[in-house]
Amino acid sequence: MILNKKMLADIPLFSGITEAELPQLDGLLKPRIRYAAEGEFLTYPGDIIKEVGIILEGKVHMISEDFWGNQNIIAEFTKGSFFGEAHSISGDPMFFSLLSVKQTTLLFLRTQKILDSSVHSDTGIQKLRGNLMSANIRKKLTYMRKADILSRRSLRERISAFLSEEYQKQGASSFAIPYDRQQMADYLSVDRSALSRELSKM
Amino acid sequence: MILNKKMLADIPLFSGITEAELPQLDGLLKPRIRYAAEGEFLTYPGDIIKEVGIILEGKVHMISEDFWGNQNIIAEFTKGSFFGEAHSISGDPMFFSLLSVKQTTLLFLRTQKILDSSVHSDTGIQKLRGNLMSANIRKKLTYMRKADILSRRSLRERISAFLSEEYQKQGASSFAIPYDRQQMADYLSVDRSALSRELSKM
DNA sequence: ATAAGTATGTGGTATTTGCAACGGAGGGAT
DNA sequence: ATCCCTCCGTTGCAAATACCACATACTTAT
Repeated sequence: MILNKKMLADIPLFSGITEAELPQLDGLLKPRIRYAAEGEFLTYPGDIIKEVGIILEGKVHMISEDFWGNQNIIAEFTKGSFFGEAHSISGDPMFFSLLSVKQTTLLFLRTQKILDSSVHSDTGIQKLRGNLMSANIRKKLTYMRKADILSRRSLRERISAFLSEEYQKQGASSFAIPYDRQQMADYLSVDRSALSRELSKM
Repeated sequence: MILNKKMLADIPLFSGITEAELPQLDGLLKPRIRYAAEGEFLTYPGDIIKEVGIILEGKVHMISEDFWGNQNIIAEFTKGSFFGEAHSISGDPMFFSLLSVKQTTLLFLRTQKILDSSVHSDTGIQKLRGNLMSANIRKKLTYMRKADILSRRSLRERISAFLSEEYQKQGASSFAIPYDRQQMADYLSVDRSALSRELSKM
């Protein structure tokens, strides 16, 4: 058996799951550990995967690349976060690469039994499903917000949509922007200096 | 009891659920029917909702609006699709409005028990969870793709990222673009004529 | 204290893109 | 055939913004 309480202590996907439930999960999920070196690609576009990857240590970037070689970092995963659940469950081919940008330790779990509603005798898998579902919902909201902001055509509109949503999220009349200028420019997909100029005009 | 087989026949969220399972679901989900007129808002930004809405008939737009009144249609829902599951489950305040753009009939279901893993004696709710999860995963992928494409800075990059992903999705060496020019321009959030110009240059 | 590094604003310029207007091709309807 | 409508490409122009270079303030390391 691979799964153990110590390894999973800081993994939100396993929160609420007791030690006693681990052996059953181990049988259903066929866990395996993988080590990846810095600069190593875990998957390539077009791959079809059957497992979700959980980061035990290190850092992985989700990168998409077009015909011309332009790269775009879609997401960054660090300890405790996971990736690939959507593609492994849906069976769709990946449209991005996964690149280890540090020495990384990963735990892979088969997703086949996770969605299978005929497996319901085990409460461990119930909790795992619930955790996966809430995590997935949060991720969906994140991408939805981002797509909404990026679909604004002008910089000023992007900024005000961004501030609007930040305001909604924080609920306070005064709120803080959690990014520095460069990060905010990256998030809005605009040039840093153009952002700076527009902000001073506003 | 409100739920019945006939009403739910074309609703993917209820696929695989038998008539015998409906009474239990009815008890857990507290279903209610609502009719909305054309132009009627179902929710406003900042609202906190507790139900998922399923469209039995009609059409609803998800609209976000910034300080300046610029509107953006994030998504369109028609018969059989549903909305609000993410916000009702996560408890986050909405950052968009939901507007009925036709005479619409809706079925609302409380989401509280759907995520609650202590409810597991009923196989109906298991199937519903599974259906909700796969639908959510698809939606997440959709928004992820869109965010990836829109984060490209130039029109040419957006087009090639779009074609790249369309190519991956369809897997064939020749593939069709499922939109007309105007729809493609809307999806890429660019001007139609600019898209046309760039395509002929390419 | 000095030096090096990082974050931010500003200015100039070239490029890109939005916007508006127009024309042609094709498809129905009468 | 004629009219009407939609879709699509084209063009000219103005506005927005990416790109590059540089200045300033602030932080950190030595």
